[in-house]
This record gives sequence, structure tokens and C-alpha cells, in this order.
Amino acid sequence: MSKGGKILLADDEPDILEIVSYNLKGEGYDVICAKNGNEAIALAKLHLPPMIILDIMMPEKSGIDVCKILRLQQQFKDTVIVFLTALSDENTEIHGLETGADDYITKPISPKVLISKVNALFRRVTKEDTSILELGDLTINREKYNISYKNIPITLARKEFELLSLLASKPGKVFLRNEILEKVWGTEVIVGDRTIDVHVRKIRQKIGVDCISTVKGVGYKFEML
Amino acid sequence: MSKGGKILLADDEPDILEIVSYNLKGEGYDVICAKNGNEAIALAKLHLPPMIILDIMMPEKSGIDVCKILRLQQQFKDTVIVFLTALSDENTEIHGLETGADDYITKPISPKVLISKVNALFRRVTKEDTSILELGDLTINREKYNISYKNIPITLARKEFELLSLLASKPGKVFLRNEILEKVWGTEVIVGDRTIDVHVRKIRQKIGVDCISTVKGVGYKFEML
DNA sequence: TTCAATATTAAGAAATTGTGAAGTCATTAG
DNA sequence: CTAATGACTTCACAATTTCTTAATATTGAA
Repeated sequence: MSKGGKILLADDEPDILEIVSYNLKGEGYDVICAKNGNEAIALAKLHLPPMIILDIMMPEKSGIDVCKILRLQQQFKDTVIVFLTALSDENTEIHGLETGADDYITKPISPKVLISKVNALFRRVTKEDTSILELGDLTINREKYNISYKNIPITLARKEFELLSLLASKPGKVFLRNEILEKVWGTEVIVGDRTIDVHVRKIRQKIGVDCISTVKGVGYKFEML
Repeated sequence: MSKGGKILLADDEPDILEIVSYNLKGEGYDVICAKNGNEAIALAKLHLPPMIILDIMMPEKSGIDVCKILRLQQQFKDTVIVFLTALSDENTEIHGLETGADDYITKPISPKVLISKVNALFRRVTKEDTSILELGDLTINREKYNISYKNIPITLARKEFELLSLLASKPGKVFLRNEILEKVWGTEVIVGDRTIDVHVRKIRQKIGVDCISTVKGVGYKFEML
């Protein structure tokens, strides 16, 4: 499942840039790299990423300086800013958080910790309250991960749920097969042509009412009849 | 099923007043109705309800005005204020939140969403019973760090307790494995894939009833069956 | 009618979770 | 100080469910 979030990463050490960006890309993030503080500020203004990871020790401008400068601007009010800091320097860590950072990651960087933190922070900003969808007799509860038709609970497997959830998020809209693959399966996973059909069939079968209609040659759409 | 909470509801449309108050009363709330802004302020001062639902477009004083006025007074510092707003006007929504509202509900009003939000907000205010959770025959005492099933005390280890406590804090909600790791173990600690399962098994074993259900590929949820 | 697109089916691949046993670590009792 | 205990984690593999594929039938738009 593609997360599709942009992350601006700034560090003067090419190795760090390389390893961190590799890991984040593997998680589906869009990574923009900067080699120093000034470049970071310029790219931040250009891309307005929801998350910025800054090394503290950088030429031109330190991560702390960059953070201070960005925080002064309204458009970076809600941006998540994370510092990269050497393990030894605890004072800097504290200093960083006081400056307006949301978290910090200590070097040497453990890919697992990095990913875990980034995911956690990202989830915090992307929390949508679209948890309950009501569509006629059909109720989809994203939080409870279940659906019910005429108040009778129906169990869907993960892919089925995500597929239905996607289609139902915009009733009437036709989702192209590509679009569905990208959002439910992600860009990296390749599956055969018939996979979507099979899932659609299972959903139709389980719900018992045809709320998904086929638009031949185009895609599928959710439609309560 | 009386929750015993008072809610002040202000709207100039009798139909809305009717339908919202009907639904809230059905949930056990005490509803006080006001037909305009001034009446809302007067009734708020009289009853001091823990929650106030305000339509934005009202004669005499708009919901936003009412909110501003109330927020200036110490006694409404912790009152939960929710706006009713027409779906179209997104700017107003934002404006509302900036004015000091806690949430907003868009028209047309879906009873389920309404109730769900009101319950959630009410729960947030009524934080007192955070320490003792009662879920059917299961009682979780967060303060004493122990639980009992059908009045028989059961001893859980710390991680087990925290895990159960987390899941039970939102019955029905599916907690992703990531979410669980983050909240019980923290972002820094990395544990293997099977760790959560093992703890879940121990909890199931000790309680004897399967109150934790697996949502394959997603996570776990608490559910008294 | 034609034919590419979609539906259907069943089977087996793949992924995820359950389980028992064993190992590590810290704390406590003797 | 040492052994014993219990909490926590890991591992290997079993059990289960979910997902995908491939083969065939059916559909519907041009």
C-alpha cells in the first residue's frame, strides 16, 4: 500500500543520505534530498513536504537554524520536523526539541527504528476521521475494519475490505483498474489481470447485493441501487 | 442506559432540533434546546452543560459568536463545544476550530456519525473512569494494575496488562500491529514478528474467553462475545 | 455477430497467525 | 553468592486464511 508521502531529507554526508533515503523509499515515501541547510530551506518551500528530516551538523546552516527559520512561517506550522543527531550529544537533542522539532533520531541510524518512527509520526498527521461510511443499507466502519448490510455483519478479508472501502469512498466515481491497483496493492506489487475481478466477485457474493458495477473497458464503481 | 450528561443544543431550524435531540436522548443524554444565539448563552449559564452543540448560522448571534463569548468565561473553559455546519462551507469549519470549538459536525447530519462523535467527545471529558474499565464480565483496573473476570482476579504480567489495556480502551477498534508496538513497546524497541502473538495467546489463555479477535493481515481488536 | 473484456471456478501459492519449547535476562529467596 | 522464579522474547514449524493464477465461460459494446 503506497503511503505517497513526501519527505525532505537533509544531511551533508552522502552515505547517510543514501541509506536513509533508500529505506524510506522502500516504505513507499517520496524522498527529496538536500545537501545543506540552505538547500533544505529552498526545497522545503518548493515541495512543502509534510515531514522534514534534518541533520543537525550541516554546512551553510545547521538543522536547528533551518528548523527555526521554517517554524517562523505559517506554511510550516504543521510540518513534522525530525532531527538526526549524534548519540553522544544529549544537550543538542533537548535543544532541538525546544526549537520546535517533533522528534529526533540518533546516529548511528538503525533502519528499523527510523522506519518505525517515521511511520508513527506520519500516521499522526494523516489521521482522518472518515472512519464510518454510511451508504444506504451498507455501513463501512474503517476503524473496526468491518462492514454490515442491513445491520447484518459481514466479514471481509483485508484486500476485499480495502477495495470496497476505496470504491465506496467516492460513490459513483469510476475507478480505473490502474488506480485501484495503485491504491490497494501499491506501485511495487504486480498482480495479474484477473486479480481485481476475483476480489470484486467475492465482495459481491458476500454482500449479496450488487453494489459494485462494472464499467467495461474502464473500471469499477460503487453504486447503491 | 443513562449517561447522565447534559447537552445544550442550539439551532434555529426546528427540524434539526427535533432530530438531533431525539437521537441524543436515545443515547441517554439530557438535551436542552435553544432556538438562537442569545437563548443558547442564557441556557448555557443556567445549566452549565459539559457539552454544547451550536449551529453556525443562527439569528441573534451566530454559533461562532456564542462560542467566542462563552470561551471568554472561566466556567466554560473545559466545556466541549461542537459546531453544526453546512457541508459546503469548509472555510467556516476551519474558522470554527480556530475560534475554540472542539469539533464540528457537517449537515446533512447522519445520526450514527453524530452519536459516534458525541460519545467520543463525552468520553474524552469524562476521563475519571479511565482507571477502571468494565467490559461485560471483565474488569480492568488500571490503577491497581489488575483485572478480574466474573469477579475472579487474574494476574497478568506487565506487557500482557498493557496490551489488553490498550485493546480494551477502544472496544471494537482494530489496532494495527505497528500501532500496538508503538504504544506498548515504544518506537525505539524493536521486537520480532511473533512477540505480539505470544502475548495475545497468554492473555487469551489466562482469561479463558476469547475477548481478543484477530483481523488477519491487519491487527487485533478487543471484543466481548 | 464479433471479440476483447470481464465473470466464474477451483486449485495451489503465499502470507499470516497460532503454538510449544527453549533461551535470555533481571529479580528474589535462600 | 547461587539457585530459583518469572517475565519477556525468539524460533521453528503447524494451522489457517487469504491471495493469485490459470483455464474456461460469459458478457456487452462496436
